Amino acid sequence: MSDFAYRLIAWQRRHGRHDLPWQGSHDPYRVWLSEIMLQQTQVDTVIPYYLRFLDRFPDVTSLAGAQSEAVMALWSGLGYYARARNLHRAAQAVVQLHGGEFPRNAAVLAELPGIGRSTAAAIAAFCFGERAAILDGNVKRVLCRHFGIEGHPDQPAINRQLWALAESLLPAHDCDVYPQAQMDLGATVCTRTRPACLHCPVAETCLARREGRQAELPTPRARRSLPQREWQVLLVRTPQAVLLAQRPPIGIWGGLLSLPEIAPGESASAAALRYLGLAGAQCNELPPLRHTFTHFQLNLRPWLLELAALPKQLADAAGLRWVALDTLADCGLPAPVRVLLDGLAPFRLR
DNA sequence: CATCCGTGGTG
DNA sequence: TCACCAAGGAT
Repeated sequence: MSDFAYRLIAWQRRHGRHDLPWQGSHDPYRVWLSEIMLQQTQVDTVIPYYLRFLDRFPDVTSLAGAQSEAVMALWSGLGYYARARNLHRAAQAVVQLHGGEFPRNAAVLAELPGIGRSTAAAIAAFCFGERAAILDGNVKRVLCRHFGIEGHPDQPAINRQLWALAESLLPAHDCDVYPQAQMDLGATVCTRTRPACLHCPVAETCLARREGRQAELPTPRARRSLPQREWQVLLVRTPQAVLLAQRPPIGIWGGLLSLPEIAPGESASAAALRYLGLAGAQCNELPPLRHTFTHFQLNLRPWLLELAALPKQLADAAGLRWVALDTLADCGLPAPVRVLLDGLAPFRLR
């Protein structure tokens, strides 16, 4: 009934983005990989990761057969590591349950791990022309402004309203262009701050613009102060290697390699005794690093223990592993751990 | 349904 | 320095 979608589609053809690395292909593997990487992550951040990943794993079969650690290493630094674990599992499901071919509709795509309603719709629309609604951050912002929707988009009632609205606005044709049009409009015109309303194809009917409320919509979420967490770690190294610990598969940094933790209330030397069987080890405190997550703030306090050579034995029960310094680039490490290891001065014995 | 899950850009 | 949040999904 409204020509909202067709205005966006016409705008997309002339002014949208057409040169992103994952565009120009209807290969569902490439589209899927880009959609997962782009979840909660901006285009400029994703591009180098996407190219590296595609180079290493060019198709779903190669990804399905990969080692989990290789997948995590390529994801290292992107965040939300459950995406990488689900990506790997989904690739294996595509090979084992679907004969190596991606399902060709959104409903079945959404059964794969890591693919929710919006991502399934995007893949189905881009690759197979399905008439399916997406609802990502861009679409939410555009709809809230254009239709003057009050309340934070993450509130369940608002979210339901937005999905219904998104469905009702779907075009009858060019279903593969429309999702891209929405994303491009949100990313380049209807931006969070200072939207370029003069270039907007639906400015005439936009409620927020008519009332000058672009800065008020969508309603910002209520802010709350971030909890603080202390995290002490042991940085044990020899001239050639550093001691890393595999993190459990679930929870923060799940599946990544990290540093052995010093338990709350435990001293660094006590941790060295526990992990390495070394009594009276001399540990030196390094400058703390602050790392901010969405939901808490981490105060990382590393303790350095330098050894001349690898100890004879090592308690391996906790998933501990010596990793050569020159192979750290191939490891899946949390961002602050990589910062810490990259910043270490060259080893020298005192 | 509320909470958890990363990182980097931006003002 | 700091608040805010981006191509969301799983539990």
